[in-house]
Amino acid sequence: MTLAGISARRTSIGAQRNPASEAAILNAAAEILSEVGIAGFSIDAVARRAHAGKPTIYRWWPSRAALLLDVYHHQKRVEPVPDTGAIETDLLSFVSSLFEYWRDSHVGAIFRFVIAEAQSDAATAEALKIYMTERIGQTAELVRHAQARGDIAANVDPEMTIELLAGFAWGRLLTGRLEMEPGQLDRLVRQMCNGLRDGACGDR
Amino acid sequence: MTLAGISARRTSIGAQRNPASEAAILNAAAEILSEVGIAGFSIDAVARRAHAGKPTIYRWWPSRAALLLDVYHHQKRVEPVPDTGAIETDLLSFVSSLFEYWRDSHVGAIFRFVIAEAQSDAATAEALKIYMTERIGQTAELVRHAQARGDIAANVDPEMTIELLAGFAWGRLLTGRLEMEPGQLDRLVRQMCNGLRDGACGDR
Amino acid sequence: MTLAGISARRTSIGAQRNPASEAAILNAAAEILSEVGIAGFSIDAVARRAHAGKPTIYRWWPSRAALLLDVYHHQKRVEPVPDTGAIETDLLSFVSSLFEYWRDSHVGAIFRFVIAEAQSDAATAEALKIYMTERIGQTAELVRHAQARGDIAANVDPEMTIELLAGFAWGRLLTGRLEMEPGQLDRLVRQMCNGLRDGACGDR
Amino acid sequence: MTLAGISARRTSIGAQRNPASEAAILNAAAEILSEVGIAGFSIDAVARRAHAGKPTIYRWWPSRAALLLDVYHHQKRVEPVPDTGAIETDLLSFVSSLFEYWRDSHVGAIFRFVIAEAQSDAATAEALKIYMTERIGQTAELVRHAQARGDIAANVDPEMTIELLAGFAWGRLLTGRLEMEPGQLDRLVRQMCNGLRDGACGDR
DNA sequence: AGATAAGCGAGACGGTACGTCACGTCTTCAC
DNA sequence: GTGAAGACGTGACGTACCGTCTCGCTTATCT
Repeated sequence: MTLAGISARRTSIGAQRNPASEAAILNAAAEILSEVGIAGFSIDAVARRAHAGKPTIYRWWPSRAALLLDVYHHQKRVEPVPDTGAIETDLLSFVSSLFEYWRDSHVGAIFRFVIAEAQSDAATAEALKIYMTERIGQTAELVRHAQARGDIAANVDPEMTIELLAGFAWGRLLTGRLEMEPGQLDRLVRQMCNGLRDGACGDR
Repeated sequence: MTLAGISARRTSIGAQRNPASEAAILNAAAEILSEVGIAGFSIDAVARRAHAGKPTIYRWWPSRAALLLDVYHHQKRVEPVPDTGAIETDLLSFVSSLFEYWRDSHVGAIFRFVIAEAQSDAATAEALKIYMTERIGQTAELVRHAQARGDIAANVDPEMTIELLAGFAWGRLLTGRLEMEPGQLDRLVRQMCNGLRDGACGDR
Repeated sequence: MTLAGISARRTSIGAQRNPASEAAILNAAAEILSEVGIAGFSIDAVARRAHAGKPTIYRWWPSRAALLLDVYHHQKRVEPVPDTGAIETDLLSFVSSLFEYWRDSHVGAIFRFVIAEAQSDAATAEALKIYMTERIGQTAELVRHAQARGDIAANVDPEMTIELLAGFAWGRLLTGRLEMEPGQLDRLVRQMCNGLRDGACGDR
Repeated sequence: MTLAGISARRTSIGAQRNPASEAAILNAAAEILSEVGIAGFSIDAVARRAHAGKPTIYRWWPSRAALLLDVYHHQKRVEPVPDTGAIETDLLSFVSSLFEYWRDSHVGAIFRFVIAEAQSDAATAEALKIYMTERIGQTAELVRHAQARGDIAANVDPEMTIELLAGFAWGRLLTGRLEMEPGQLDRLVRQMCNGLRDGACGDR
């Protein structure tokens, strides 16, 4: 079902941004991304589908990448930092809900396109860098809690720990390998916690 | 210095691929990538710079992505799997030489573009997936050696271990954060080996 | 003198056809035809010379042939049907002014190209057919006037009479033989009027 | 049925022109013209269909136009100059057999393309001019015979008379109007013979 | 209340790149 | 040396989008 192509003609509501137009544009953009992918995501296509003028789009989003990022931000849900009381389950909860989220919503696909766009568009690159840093900083809280509990060593770098796990997830997203055998993520997380030498990492 | 725009006119050398043209095209493509980036990387631009015809390019490379991948393959150096006798130094050698390589050559930039292209082009996606799987499989040998030595636990998953590290590197590459403080990679690798709980990971 | 390459940048004047662009394109097309001929007449060349975008040309002229016909229509002058009171002088006036017009303007050359194009392009063929039928119908008025005056027989077919003369002119145009000795056209017309048997056709 | 694409590989028969290749090329060219028309008539297409190398074609025919003319010459039949004893029936025989010939064989279509090609190719133009002059000169013999018989006036220009009729035929060929009502050609010829003033031209 | 200002849709504009086709030339290799 | 084969550089084809523009309009806000 499409909400973008509302037949009623939208027009100016005075010297201010028309929320109906904004919504129509974001809807159209999201629909195109989920139906056709990034290849069909052009300003022309969005304007056509949203029954919007191209200048209206360029007025509010300076570039294709800006619109893409905005679509991403409207779609994404803020994932709460897990706090189960144990570092293993916290990390597992984080990474498995990330996989599940990317797999089951369109957000994973959009995020791929944002990453791709960031490789050639400086503004997107900057936005992505900031977003990623923030997100890692938030999630690293999980590690700091564990350190505060005395659960893990104090000299562990919380950000690096999260980034290791997040990087793994990015790699899987970008190569289309989000499907994993059950228990695989679990083993990976326990391996991270216990280290490679600890024989206890694989059995329970 | 440009090698692509050799003034001598290249022509057919019979019913066979002209290596001079192939070289000129790959050179031109690599130059454009390093000078302008992926945004300026068009078949038209490559043909212009290489003094080659567009049909010549399309004859041998079916798409922009195929040419991009070929440029990447011609540029990259085959990194030997390190074998220092200790898992920490092997892993560190692997990841730090990867960072250094990406940082100091144009290959990192090209690889970014390949990853970006793979997000919208199915053929590139498939090629990237295969490449990554192979590369991880090769490097995982390092982990298997350590297991054979009895250095690390037998139930450690070699591929996952490498993928964890490689994913971290991808994340850094894709967000333009290849510069790292000295010792940071070292600490990360020791943390992986010893686990989060082991207080020995941060000091030496 | 070239009018096509006006340096001032033309741009959109709203959601409507820009007459300046149209004029520049038609000028450029006519110039190319008269300077280089049909061989150099490409949409690319016209766009280049007119400083216009190719899509602008294709927006208004669906094909090379359509543009060609439009150039022809803009160049040609509407020849009034002669009415001197005598059939001989009327016919002579018609055919000699046709020869003169084709010889002294670029229109003859353009018309040759239109005819050539019509042999392989259906749209041009249809347009040419319609144009020729109309033009013959108009000029045939000359014959009908003579019939009304009782100057010539009532059972003469006006259209066929004009078509006979026009076909002769086409043949000369298409074989580059528009130059004729003085009096030759005159003799031809009198021969048509008086018939082959009448000895009076050749002397005066 | 195609004769052009003979599967047996033709090869050199020494330092001389291979007649099998020549025939295959002419066949292929004629087939393409009759099946697709001039638009699909390219050296590439002919070479493909004839299983011939492009250089083989260029070796023997310097241009597309030359090949076209050669095809035409191989296809056309030499029409004998009619001699029925009366100028009306001679002229009618000439023009009606011309119409019939163009209508019922592929030669009319090929001739259209030759005329079209002659508008942009100088060599074809020259060849066409010579051919037309010769052909008209031959056919004018018909008029000279009538003059020798005392059938028509001595000051009638034989070539112009034929050219008038031939030009009419060209016009019909080039505008795709070879179909005529019965009796129409007959009336036209009688009108030419008797002149416009003679009321006897239309009835018999 | 009327003027002003800005947003709206629409779509044309000059461009650039796309991927394909044909051009006419060239070289190789089999015969 | 002729033949098929096919690659070569060139350049036109017709299409899609780019980002900018002007248009005619609608409506809120400010005199």
